[in-house]
Amino acid sequence: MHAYTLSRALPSQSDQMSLPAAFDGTQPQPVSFYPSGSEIYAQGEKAGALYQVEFGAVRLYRLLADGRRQISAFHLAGETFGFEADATHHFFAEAINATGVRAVRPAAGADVSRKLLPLALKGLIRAQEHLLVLGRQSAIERVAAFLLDMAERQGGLQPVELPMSRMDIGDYLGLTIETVSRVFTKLKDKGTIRLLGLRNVEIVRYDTLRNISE
Amino acid sequence: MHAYTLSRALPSQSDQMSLPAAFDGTQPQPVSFYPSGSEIYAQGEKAGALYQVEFGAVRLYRLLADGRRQISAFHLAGETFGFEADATHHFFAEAINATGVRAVRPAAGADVSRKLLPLALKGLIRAQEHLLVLGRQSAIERVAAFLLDMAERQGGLQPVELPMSRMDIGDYLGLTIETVSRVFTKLKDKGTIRLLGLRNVEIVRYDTLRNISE
DNA sequence: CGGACTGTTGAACGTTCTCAAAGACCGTGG
DNA sequence: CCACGGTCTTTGAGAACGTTCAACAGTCCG
Repeated sequence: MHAYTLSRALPSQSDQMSLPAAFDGTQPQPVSFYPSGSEIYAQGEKAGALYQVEFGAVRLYRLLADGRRQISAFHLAGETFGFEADATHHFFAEAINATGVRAVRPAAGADVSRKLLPLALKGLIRAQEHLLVLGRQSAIERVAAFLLDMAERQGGLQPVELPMSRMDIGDYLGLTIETVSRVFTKLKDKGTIRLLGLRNVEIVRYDTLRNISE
Repeated sequence: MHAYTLSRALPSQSDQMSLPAAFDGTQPQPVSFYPSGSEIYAQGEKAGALYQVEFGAVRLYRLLADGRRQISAFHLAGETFGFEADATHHFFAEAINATGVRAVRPAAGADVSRKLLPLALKGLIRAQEHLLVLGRQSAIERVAAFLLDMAERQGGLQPVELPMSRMDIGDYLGLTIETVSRVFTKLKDKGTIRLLGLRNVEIVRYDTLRNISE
């Protein structure tokens, strides 16, 4: 059981960068920089914009009253987050590392739903698949599924980079940091993965990992 | 650990019923009847239509290779399900009881995304909130949250009707039927709820239940 | 080089699962 | 209407998995 103190850092804007906007019919926005651990938005805040990760990584999470945390999703470079069912944010969003985020504010009158729907549906499928992991899989199955997911999202490049801490992984997989650490060690000892650094993993045997994650 | 055999029943159509269609720009469809336990669609099938529950209840779920099941959502009368990110169903849908379902097939060229987006977003929020339950809550907290959710979806009317079996509840909450049963008994013994029948629960103390579910 | 934070490892505990058996409920047919 | 059979639910006892608590090790930055 653990509690979190939320640090709020005002993002700095760097108009230097000008990557293409995600949506047609949107007003171009500069990239905001968020230092490691800083809050992008909080639960209960007024929503309105979407956010596209330019570099770095973001965690979305909810808290229980006693401080237990569930990370519902990580978002890496290129991914979009921040859609809500109503005008309020239902989750916290924080930068995991030094992160650049571009706000995507739909132009008034633009048909945003046509662009937004595929993203929302993809998020829905992803969340529902994660339900299966949290509801029905063992610790080692969860970690294996997580590693495969991270590898896939990085295009299968080795080594796989884990931008987040063990605590983030635990709070995403519904495990404690100790259990996550033990499973990593076990997979390492079995020769399934190699730990190149705390946040760099080489997957030696993909098939073994796939079998573990079912 | 348990496996499921899927029974496929051809739905019978009753054109008698003609409740209003959910969406503008859709072709009106008759209500299809699905007997208890019958399959509405299967994982891997080609998707295309949406479904609105007219009466009865539906479960959406995924299976692991060894038969473990995770129900990602229940859908009661009036609710809509069946949206997918691509042209394929990623889940199974089954009638829990005798259930009437109306297919909602968008007319060609209709702007379905504008109508669909709110539903998808609501489903996303619901799934992500369920992640918190599965990832971070104890058995009694899960059951309490489930009962409150069912009560709310039925307008707070007493007694709360549970259309599904203990196994369905377990597979939704990531618990075994034995644990679900034990928690029900515990809540009954504490006087928080009253079990009027196997599938009828009276919530005696809402506040206690809310405190339990955090 | 030092200090704080993050991660790893160990031992004991607790919650939930598994296996087993008895009890309650329901639909069917007599 | 009641008896029967099958299914679902409840209850119990023991085992397993993951957590908790604690100490140590490693890593990152100053």
